[in-house]
Amino acid sequence: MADGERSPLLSDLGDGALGSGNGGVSPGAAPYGVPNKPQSFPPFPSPTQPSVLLGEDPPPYSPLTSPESGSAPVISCRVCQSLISVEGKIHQHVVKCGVCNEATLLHRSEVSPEAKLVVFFTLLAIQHLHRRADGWNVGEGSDLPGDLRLVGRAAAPGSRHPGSGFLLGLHEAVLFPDWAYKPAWSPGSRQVQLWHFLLELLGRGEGGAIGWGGEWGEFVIRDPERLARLWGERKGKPHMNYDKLSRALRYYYNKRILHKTKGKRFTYKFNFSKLILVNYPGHPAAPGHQPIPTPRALHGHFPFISTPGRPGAANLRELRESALHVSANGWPHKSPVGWDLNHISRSLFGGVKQTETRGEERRAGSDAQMGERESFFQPKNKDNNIQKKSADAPVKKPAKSPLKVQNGVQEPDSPVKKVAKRSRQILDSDDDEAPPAVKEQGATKVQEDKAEKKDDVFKAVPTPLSPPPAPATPVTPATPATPASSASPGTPSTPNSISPSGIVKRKTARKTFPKRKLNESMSGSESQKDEAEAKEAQGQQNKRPRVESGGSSPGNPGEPMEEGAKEEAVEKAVTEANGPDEEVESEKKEEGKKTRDDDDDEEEEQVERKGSDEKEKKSEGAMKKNEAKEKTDDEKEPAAAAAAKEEVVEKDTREGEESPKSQTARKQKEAKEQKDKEPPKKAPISSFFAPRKAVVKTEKPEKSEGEKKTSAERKTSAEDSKDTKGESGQTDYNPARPNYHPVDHACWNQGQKVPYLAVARTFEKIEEDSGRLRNIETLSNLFRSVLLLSPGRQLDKIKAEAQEKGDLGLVAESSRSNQRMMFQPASLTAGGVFRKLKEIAGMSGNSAMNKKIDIIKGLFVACRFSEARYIVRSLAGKLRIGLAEQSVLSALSQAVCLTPPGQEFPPAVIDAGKGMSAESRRAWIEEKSLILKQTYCEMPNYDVLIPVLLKEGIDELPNHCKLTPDQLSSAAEGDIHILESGEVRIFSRNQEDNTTKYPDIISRIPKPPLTIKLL
DNA sequence: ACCGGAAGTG
DNA sequence: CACTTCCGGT
Repeated sequence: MADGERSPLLSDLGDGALGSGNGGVSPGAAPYGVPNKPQSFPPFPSPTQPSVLLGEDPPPYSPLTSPESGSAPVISCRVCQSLISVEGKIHQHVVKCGVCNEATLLHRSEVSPEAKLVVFFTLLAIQHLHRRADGWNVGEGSDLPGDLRLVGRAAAPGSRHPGSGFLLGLHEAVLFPDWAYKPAWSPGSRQVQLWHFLLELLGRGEGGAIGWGGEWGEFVIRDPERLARLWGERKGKPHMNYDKLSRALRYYYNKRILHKTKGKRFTYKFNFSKLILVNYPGHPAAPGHQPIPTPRALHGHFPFISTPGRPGAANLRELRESALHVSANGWPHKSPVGWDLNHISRSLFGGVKQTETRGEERRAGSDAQMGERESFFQPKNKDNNIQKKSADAPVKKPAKSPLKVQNGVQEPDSPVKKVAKRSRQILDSDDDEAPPAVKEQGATKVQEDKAEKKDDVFKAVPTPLSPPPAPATPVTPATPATPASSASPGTPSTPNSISPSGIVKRKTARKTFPKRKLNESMSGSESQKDEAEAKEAQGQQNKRPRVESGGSSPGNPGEPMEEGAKEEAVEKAVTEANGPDEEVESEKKEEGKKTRDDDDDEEEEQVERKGSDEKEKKSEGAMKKNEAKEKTDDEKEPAAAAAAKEEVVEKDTREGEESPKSQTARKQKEAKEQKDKEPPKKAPISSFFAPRKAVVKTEKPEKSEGEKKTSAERKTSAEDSKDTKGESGQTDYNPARPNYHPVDHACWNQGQKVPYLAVARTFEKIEEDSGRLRNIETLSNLFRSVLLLSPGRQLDKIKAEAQEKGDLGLVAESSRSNQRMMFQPASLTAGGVFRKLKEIAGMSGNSAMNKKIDIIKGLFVACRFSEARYIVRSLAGKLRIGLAEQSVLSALSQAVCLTPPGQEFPPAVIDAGKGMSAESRRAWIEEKSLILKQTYCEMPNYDVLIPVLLKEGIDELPNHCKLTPDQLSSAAEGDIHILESGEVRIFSRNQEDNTTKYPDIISRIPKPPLTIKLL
């Protein structure tokens, strides 16, 4: 079978081209003269995996029969070679041969031919990039999946098999197994996929119809009609034409398999990293490991080029490892949203890692990996930044060639579209990074122009970034450059071609950046100082360099990217995550546009721009201010962050001059601070910010101070302060404080939306404290604030959030209500988060996963502090804050009791239980909460419950929320346990003790010990 | 050209 | 699902 074919071919290769095999590239040696880590270059002859060796190539159990099928339905017996169907057994490690009863390993079959092909092509691409003068081989010893072989300049194209030569544009040809070219797909197997077909043609050097372009993975359709014809033939679609084919190609955009090369007609570009990840099912599961749940589950980004060391083999190995990883700890959990977190984590943590950092969820362990990924992504981010910049500044230069950039920017009209595009861009960026060298100079320039602004904006934007993770990836800058440069020769004509200059630029950029990063990571004061110094050194133009660096970071592993990413992230977050919430809109409104409604979930680009511009201005203004006032301050990052920092510094060092506002604010804040800190706050704060982080210093002072300030500002100047709504102040929010005042102690103003951070903070508090009663109190405090400050239907959202189940569906239609707030912080609001979550939950279809990821990304990116943690948990369906439904109900009822809903704003009743004694108060609350709980049992739907609760009051609840038999069945499902003692307990499905809620049931329970399944 | 929505197909 | 078909829009 295939073996027969393959074997000869392979052996040929091995003998001939591969003869040198490993020898071609000495394992330890750095092929490019680049000092790389030995590890990156895996020892070729891997003792542990002899199966990889050439000779063994046709492993008995490798996917045979149908190379074209995704997962081989059949394998041949290791012993007797007879075919064994593995249908439905792919998760097994072995299958038993029906003929000889021998067991045959199944593992390798997990790697589909397509996957191999993709791997192969990826390697080619890598080779293309990293090619050396003398070429190098990835031979038998390499970590290729068994029968894969990559040979540098092997036999001439078409030597043995017509289609076995792969022209890279230079003189090198590569041979690979025939299955890669499978001309016709077996009947029963899956249909050919377009990208595969294209690859096939490309590999074959299909005369004229299609050919590789200059850039990495880029190809040009030279004869669209012919290509269409061929495709149509293959697919049995006689009416195929380029229009349709191109539509199919366009569908690949969302999958990130392809991109359009802008400006070049009929030119597209493969994203091999995506391809590989999507199609590489994973490493043969280690014994004991469960196979990846979803065969095609590996979305994510694989840092091919990020590795400083040897490209091919090392990367491949990495890839495998990563794949393995996934399969190994692949979380089987399915989130309520209907997808498993693997996807998210992979795509998100790769690209949005910064978010995580920011979110303070960083773990030491993941850092290393992250770092790599980060570097990988850097280039992309850049792109994004660029894009954004261009977007931000509607004005000028169209990004020269940034493919995607333009995509995103182009259409200013339909809001929806824009959003989609945007998200896509972002995503793309992640993916695109793969071709690291690709950055355009034009783009860089643009960046330069706008980078500054962006920076400002970015900083101005609310979220003070937590110090970036250690420069895990700032590794050897030289490495990337080398490959890139080498690669460039192949792509001279293309405008986008990886110009060496681009690389250079990056390099420089890096230089600048590292400092920054370091600084950031360093403790606040120190970092600030450093930064200041750096800036000073650079003079006022420092911005420029900075920009440049930021823009041209591809080569550099992490920093620029991070920055860029952050910026981008922030922006995106702001726009995307919040946009829907109208936060951005609110800004707009400020300017006079009042027509906007919540309908505009999808913010318009204009809005975005506007917002960003505004921010920019603001930030700039702030910056200037700072500079003028204090030199120390100037060093800081521009914008809001700067402001925050400034304050910090001031506080720390001196009480300098500040803007009147800030002064007052600060003072008040200080006063407040003291107050707050005295009892419980201080300790908590530290814990909040860095509950599990290593880097606390910077964050703490910065954030806390900044926040405080802002909050103070807010409070003092309350309504009037539209501009800087101190989002950072929210970090301060402490719903657990004693004597919580729902208005004064809230972190948002009346009429504003509930910032998600408040929710997150509440969760945080609750998580910190194990005391149930205290937790209930805390949660109820949040509710009270919501009740008073943010009428509408936000409460249920929060409530739903608080639910252990995290059932997003509960929130349902709730988010569509009044959104009349004028000024909102550009940060996540509870409503916004919920809307997003809901969106995710309700999403389905073609590119649903991608869209979901987009959304999550947006969310994450906008996350501040602990927000990310809870968003993740919400996604996962488990908040794990030690607060279950019952407690939520208690808190809700308590909140409603203490702070009756439906009051005018200056609320008359803030604490209805004020006069009561602690005892009676508690009894009273408990009584009420029982009502709620009981009602909830009958009507476990917050969408129904909450409105009634708000409207009619808790006492009326039972009268308005009747249960129907239908509901009963679903609502009250549970177990009744009768203990031997005769005690009866009733448990809900969640194993919560609902005993008290069913006195009637209990009274009817007979004696015998048993467990009855209730309806 | 190119984009992307909507609906249909096997 | 992975397109195919059609199409309105830029």
